[in-house]
Amino acid sequence: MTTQTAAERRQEDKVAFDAYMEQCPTHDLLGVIGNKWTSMVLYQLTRGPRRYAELARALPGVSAKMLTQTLRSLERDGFLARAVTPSVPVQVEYTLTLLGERLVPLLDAVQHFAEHNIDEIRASRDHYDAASL
Amino acid sequence: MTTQTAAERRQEDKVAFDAYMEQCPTHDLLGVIGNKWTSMVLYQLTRGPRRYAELARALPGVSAKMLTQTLRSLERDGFLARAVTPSVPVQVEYTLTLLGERLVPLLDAVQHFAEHNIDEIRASRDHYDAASL
DNA sequence: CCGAATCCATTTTGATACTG
DNA sequence: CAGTATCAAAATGGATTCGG
Repeated sequence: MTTQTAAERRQEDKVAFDAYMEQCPTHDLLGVIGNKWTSMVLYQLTRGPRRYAELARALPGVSAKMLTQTLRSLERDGFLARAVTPSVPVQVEYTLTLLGERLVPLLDAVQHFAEHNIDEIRASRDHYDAASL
Repeated sequence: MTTQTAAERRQEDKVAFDAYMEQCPTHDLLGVIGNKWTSMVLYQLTRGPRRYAELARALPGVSAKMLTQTLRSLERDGFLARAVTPSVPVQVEYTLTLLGERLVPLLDAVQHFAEHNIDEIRASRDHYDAASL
């Protein structure tokens, strides 16, 4: 055990680093808000509580499956709350929690940066793509 | 053409919304920084220029393919610059551009939020998972 | 040293049909 | 209305091999 090859040591480093990354809060959060529909759903909820069908109408691109999955994930993380009214038919309303409200300014900051720098980014992409002909 | 079914209208809405999302700067940026290795590479570069092998050593979990892919993508977007010194063997150094430097405070904000709220998020997850037994 | 190219596994996303 | 179930497709990530 005291003798290990360089390959073995690298393998151990990799495993250790993977473990570190999985418990890294920043990486965790980026994984959440980086999902395709998360920011869209959150944005809708900043404008007030929404029912399932309202969200589906506001986001015509999302399938029922992905909408449900996104909502469940955000509920699990504590960003929104799900309230069921047992009428017929049932009503389900989604609302931002306090934690969800605290996330909004951060998403605003992302939006602000994006809108102020997208032209430069797109110009860079065009330049890069043009150079590789 | 003046007559269309509800299904046809929904399909058009979906296509239009997809197009809108693809050109949405915020969604674009989230797609970039949400990638698995982007934030890690960027973080390394905030501490100064780094060579390819230095990055690979600092990030033991990344494969050569993904490191190259991440670097190329960030270069294309204009967040970092790639400088080749034609020695033997060649040296390649990656440095943050001004645009890249401007992105750093935003990533710091993400990190700040993540570290201050991760306990609450994890508690919510534990509670959610415990409830679904 | 710094990759490119290829092939394969995993994850994510979506279309469709069905249910209380 | 508010989902679930199933299947298929697409994007992403990674291991391996090879080259200037």
